[in-house]
Parts: sequence; C-alpha cells; structure tokens
Amino acid sequence: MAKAITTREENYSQWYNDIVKKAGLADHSAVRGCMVIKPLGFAIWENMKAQLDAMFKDTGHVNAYFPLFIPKSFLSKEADHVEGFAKECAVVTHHRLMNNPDGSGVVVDPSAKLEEELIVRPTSETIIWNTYKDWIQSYRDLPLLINQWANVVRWEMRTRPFLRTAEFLWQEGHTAHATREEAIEEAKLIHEVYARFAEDYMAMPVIKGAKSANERFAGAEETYTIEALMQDGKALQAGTSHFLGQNFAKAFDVKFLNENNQEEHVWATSWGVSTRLVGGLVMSHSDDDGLVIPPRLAPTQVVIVPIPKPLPEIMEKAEAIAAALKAKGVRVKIDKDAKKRPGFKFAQYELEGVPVRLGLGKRDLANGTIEVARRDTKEKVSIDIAGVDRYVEQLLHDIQSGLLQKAKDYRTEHTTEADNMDDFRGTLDEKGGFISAHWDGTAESELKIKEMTKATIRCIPNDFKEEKGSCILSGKPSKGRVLFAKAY
RNA sequence: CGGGAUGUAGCUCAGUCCGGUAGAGUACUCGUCUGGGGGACGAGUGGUCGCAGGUUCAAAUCCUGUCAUCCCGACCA
Repeated sequence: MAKAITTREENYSQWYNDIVKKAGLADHSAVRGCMVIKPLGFAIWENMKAQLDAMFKDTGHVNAYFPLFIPKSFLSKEADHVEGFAKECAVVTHHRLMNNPDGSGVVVDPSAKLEEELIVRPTSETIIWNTYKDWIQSYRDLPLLINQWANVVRWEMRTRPFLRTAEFLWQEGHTAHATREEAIEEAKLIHEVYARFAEDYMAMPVIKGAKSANERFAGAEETYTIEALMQDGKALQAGTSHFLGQNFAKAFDVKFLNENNQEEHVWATSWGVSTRLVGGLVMSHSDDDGLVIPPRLAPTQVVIVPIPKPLPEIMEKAEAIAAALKAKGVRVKIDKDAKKRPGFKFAQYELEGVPVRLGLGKRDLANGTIEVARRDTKEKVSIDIAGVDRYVEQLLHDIQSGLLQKAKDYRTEHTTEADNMDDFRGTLDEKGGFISAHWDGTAESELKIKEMTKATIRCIPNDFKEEKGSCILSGKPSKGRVLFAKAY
C-alpha cells in the first residue's frame, strides 16, 4: 500500500506537511493562512494546555479573559510595540452587512462604519494594561498575576500549519509588580516553567537564553527564550517571556502608591507559548513512518489491537488488560473495529504516533503472551501477559526519556563552534544546527551576518561563559559566544 | 508582497496544446473467500472539472478576473 509520507531526506517541508495532514493533526481551511485543528491535533494541544495551566496555577497565577477586539488607538500608545505589530493586524471597520442591491449576495453596509476601528488582537498587552490601570492603585494590589488562554491573529505573509498561522491559539500571561527586580524574577520564573515543560513533557530539549536587541519582543526590555533544534537543523523559538520594564505602565499610566505613599509606575512582564509547540513536537520526534508523540502528551498512550479481529475471547482479555492499565493511570484504547485488518491498523497507529501498541491474538491467548510494540524504536517483544500492566507502565517512562535523550544527542551533534565566517558558513551549509560563535554585541554585526547567511542569533545562552575572543564578522573583541542558527 | 507551479471523484492523478455530453488507480458500499504488518475476487456508489464572468452552436479544454495551495525569496513567533 502506498506509504503516503514524503521522507525527510527527500523534502523536509513536504514531510512535515504530510505528517500534519496524514496523521490528522490539521487541515487547511477556506480562509487563507488559517487551519482547522482536527481532533488528534487538538487533543495534543489540550494535553499541553492542561499541564501548562497546572504549572501556572502552581506558581500563583490565575486565569481571566480579555476581549478579542482592541480599539485602534490603544495600539499606538507604545511606540516600539505598534511598530512591531502594525504591519500584520486585521482591522474591523464595519459592523453590519446588507443584501447587495443587485441580488448577488451580501455586501458591507457602508452606513455601518465604526466610529473607531477595532483591531483583532495580535497580542493583548494594550487592552490588558488599559484595564490594569483601573485595577491597580496600591502596592497592596501587587503583584497581579494573570494569564489568559486565547486566540490571536497576525496577518502573516507566509504560513505553515502550527508553525505559523494567521490565527493561532496560545496563552499569554500579563503580570504587574512593584519592583523591577520582582518583575525580572517573574519573567525568569516563567522562562524556567517553559523549559521544564518542554523537556519533561514534550521531550524537547531547549536552550535557555536571552534575545539580542534585534530579536526582542516589541516593547520589551528583555526577552527570555527557549530555543529548540528541529531535525532539519533549524531552530524553533518555542516560548518567550518578556520583562517589559515600565514601558506599558507609562504608556497606559498605570501607577501605584508604594509603602512610603509615593506614586510609581508598575513593572510588567508578559509571556506566551502557542500552538506552534505542536509543530515543534512533530519536528522533534516524528519519523518517515509518521507521528511520534511522547507518552506524557499522547492522547492515546496504548492501543490494544485484537488479532485477527475482535473475537469475544480476545476482547474479554483485552478489556481486562485495559482495566489494569487504566488503574495505573494509562490512557488506553481498545480497537474494536472488525472491518479493518490488523496490518492496516498497525500502520495507522504508527502514523498517528501512539507510543505503545499491544497485539493480542488467538496464539497469544494460547501461550499466555502479548506482543508489545513501541513506536519510537519500532521494537517488538512478546511478553508474559500477567505482568503487562507493569511492563507497559515502565515502557512509557522509557519511551519518554528515550525521546528526550535522542533529541539531546541530536542537538549535541549539531552544536558547533565557529571562529571565523568561513567555518560559520561551512557548518551552516553542511550540517546546520546551532553555531556557537563570538559576536561583538552590536546590532550592525548581527544584521550583517543575517544578511550574509540567513542565520540569526537565537539567544545569548544563560550558561554564557566569559571567554575572550573576537567577533567572527567584525573581528572586534567579544566577551563570549552566542548561539546562531537558521530559524523557523 | 515579488518569482515559479498547481487546482478534475474522499485521496493521487490522466484528459487541456488541437473545444464536441467525465476517465484511471485508490478509497468507500455490498457479497464471498480470508485473517499475526497496509488482503483477493466480483458487483456497485461517487465529480455543476476551485469560483465568477466572457468567447462559441458547443468550454475541464480558449480569454479575463478572482480565491486557495505548494516551492523559492522578502517579512515575522
């Protein structure tokens, strides 16, 4: 049967598109740049969301919801911010349709023009800070630690499912603090939460670091980022946490009285991760046979396939095994479809990335065994049916840690030091990945390198070591190495 | 937003150059035989040819516009 997925070697982009489509993560929609997230893709996002939400709550945050629409005037209040987003905003200009007089359908009613146009949020800093102004008077109102789960719209020129879509789902945290130090601590705390989530749940190793001025969020004083490396050697910015200083507090006049009865502007952070993480998950682990989902985020962790079909005696045993697994907290599904053949199902579950498949047949019943197949390595073993629940529980842990280790090894192999432009370019062309190189700290050098090689500074790593050297471009003195890569 | 390509059955595509009432494979439905890695045979269902105009006795085919997708750039998470 046609194995419909393009191989990674053949065409990495096409491979990614094939996985998204064939595994049933998402479909294109009738609207340019927007996707329909299908049940499997959405279930993965729901699992991510549930875990992140718990982690935010654990660190003292609460959820709220702010409007989709932002008055146009709000967006222009913070100069850097508006410059960053103005080019990609959807604008609502009217509020009514009418029948076209020529009978050809509906048209915008010109008499229903809005007094003030509304922007569909590309991010919510402005409307949130406009609101916080009313919520904050005293240091006793601080810190204010709020998150929202929402959709946002950025009118992108070129889109790709999950990685960059015109509309996407995300969470955006917006916090207000009494001091600069506390706000920076908050931004770092969330940075840490993101990194932990990526590694512990997505099995996606990330480099923690700070963005250069060029790559920083519009309106931020400092942007902390987690950067992951995809299988094609390109980096993916997977989550950012911003220290906003007093920029938004000043723009929206958010002040509080401190303990000494003095008025001060509050200090702010914002932070977000999006459905882009689903794309990162795909590109971190999946292979030419389809999706590979780490167990902790897999909607179905174990599937039991009766062989050759769901006969009563097989199903009885399957139900018992499923019950034992459920008792251990495993998300298990029994395939009860009598029409499809086992071979077809095997291929299908591999395509959909189910971490563990149990094959239970008549022969197994006779022998008291069951076949266990793991998705990540494609290994199959036949084990004693009696201990299958404990075996599978352990196997899920092994798969989770195995995926992380494999991704770490890949990253280690694809992180290279370069000390001059020739090496830099050579490495970039031949194997890609992260390149650790000296940089003089100027925006000019950074932009020039980008122009010459398409590689950007992904981050100034947290584990930045003081090391004397000279910038690979300008030759000027550098205090240490930063990480470059081509990025999504 | 520029350059290139493509839209015909759920999917992959032929037919378009040279206009004449819509094709294949696969999937799907039913039946029989099957059954430990994408089954075999037989019989069926399924398409206003992306959309809107135009030319013509006649348009999947020619012309104009438009929408969408893919690849390559520029821009960005």
